[in-house]
Amino acid sequence: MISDKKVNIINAAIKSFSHFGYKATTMDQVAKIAKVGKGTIYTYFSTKEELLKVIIHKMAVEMRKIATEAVTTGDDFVANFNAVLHAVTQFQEEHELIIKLSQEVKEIGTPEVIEALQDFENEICAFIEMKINLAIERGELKECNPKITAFLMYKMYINLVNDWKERYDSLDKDEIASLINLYFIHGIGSEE
Amino acid sequence: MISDKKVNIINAAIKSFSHFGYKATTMDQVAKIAKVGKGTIYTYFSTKEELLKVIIHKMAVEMRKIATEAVTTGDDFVANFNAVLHAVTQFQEEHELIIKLSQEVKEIGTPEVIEALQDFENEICAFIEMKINLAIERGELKECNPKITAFLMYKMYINLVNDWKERYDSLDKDEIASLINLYFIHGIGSEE
DNA sequence: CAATCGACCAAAATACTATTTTAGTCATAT
DNA sequence: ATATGACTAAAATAGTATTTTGGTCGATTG
Repeated sequence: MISDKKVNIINAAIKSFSHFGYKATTMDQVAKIAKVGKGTIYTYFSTKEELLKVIIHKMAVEMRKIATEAVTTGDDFVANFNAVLHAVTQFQEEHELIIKLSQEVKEIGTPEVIEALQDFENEICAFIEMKINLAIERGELKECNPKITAFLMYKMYINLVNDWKERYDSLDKDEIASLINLYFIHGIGSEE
Repeated sequence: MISDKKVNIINAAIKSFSHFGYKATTMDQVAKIAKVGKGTIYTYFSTKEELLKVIIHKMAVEMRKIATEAVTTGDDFVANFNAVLHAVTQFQEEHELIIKLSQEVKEIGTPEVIEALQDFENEICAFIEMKINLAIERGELKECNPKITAFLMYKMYINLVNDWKERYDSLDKDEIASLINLYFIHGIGSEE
């Protein structure tokens, strides 16, 4: 059974990281929000960095869970791909933390945060890669390098969610899903 | 006729920016490489930033020229798309400057460089957008939002050239061209 | 006299120091 | 046995002195 205090600490840290970023969050702050003594945090997490990594990892696990649940056995890759995209784009709060941390990386380049987000990317890409491999075996996708494909899918998602909105208006969830579907699965070459 | 000295200054600046980056390049340095007095630079360019912008703009113009020349009238979008990609990926020296400046943005975020690279991206994307529009009119591409499509094509290229190599081995020019062709034009959904 | 130059200057960047903040510890309290 | 918060060493920040550098302009030259 997971300690009540540990859960409080994690939630407090998520709240503070999302709000102020990693660097600007102090352990005193986290202790205060979690309503525990600062020392207590260190009985569960050895460093501030570990606290961040645990949170990011939990987030990746949860995304994987959400994605896995969105998959309908029997449906093909494309249908499931859209279902997963739709499910994943729902989780606004999870996204807030990731977006805040991404901003921090861009603005001040905190090394611990760079590493944590890299881990997150790797976990997500590994999951996509696995699904792509299965789909290729089943003949639902063309032969292609699964690692590169997973990487580009993830990046296209990020490009659409984070980078496009900096230039023009931000796109809504369904638009993003349908764009990835158009470009990635079907391609824009006219069929003959 | 363009002054000899102006050309020297531009070439000196390209060399120094590529080698040391924008911030670490001093105007004394540029003057020395160009073998002109520092004051002379200011008869051609009002500020260091303008010097950078002129160089970046020239580069965008040259890329557009290269791309335009690679296009064979009569060939369809896909064939020309590959020809352009191939031609563009040849220009190693031009790329070195852009890559160095991109690194500088990631590492120290020099505002003038952020802006200059943004301008470059906009010019390149505007060109791609125009070509996409033509191709859609001719029925060589499916209906799609040309601005988003151009943006994503450019980004995928950057993802492959810059970001992939940070994680794994860097890809060679032909690989990159064929990957973009695969994902973008054909898609990886299995044809039925 | 038109173009070039480089010593010069104000402003910005950097190095250095003093001060404050904070991650992490540990003796004490519950 | 656990939790705590005062404590400390190290890191971050603020403040200051020094150096560097973008940009000017009067002197120079062809």
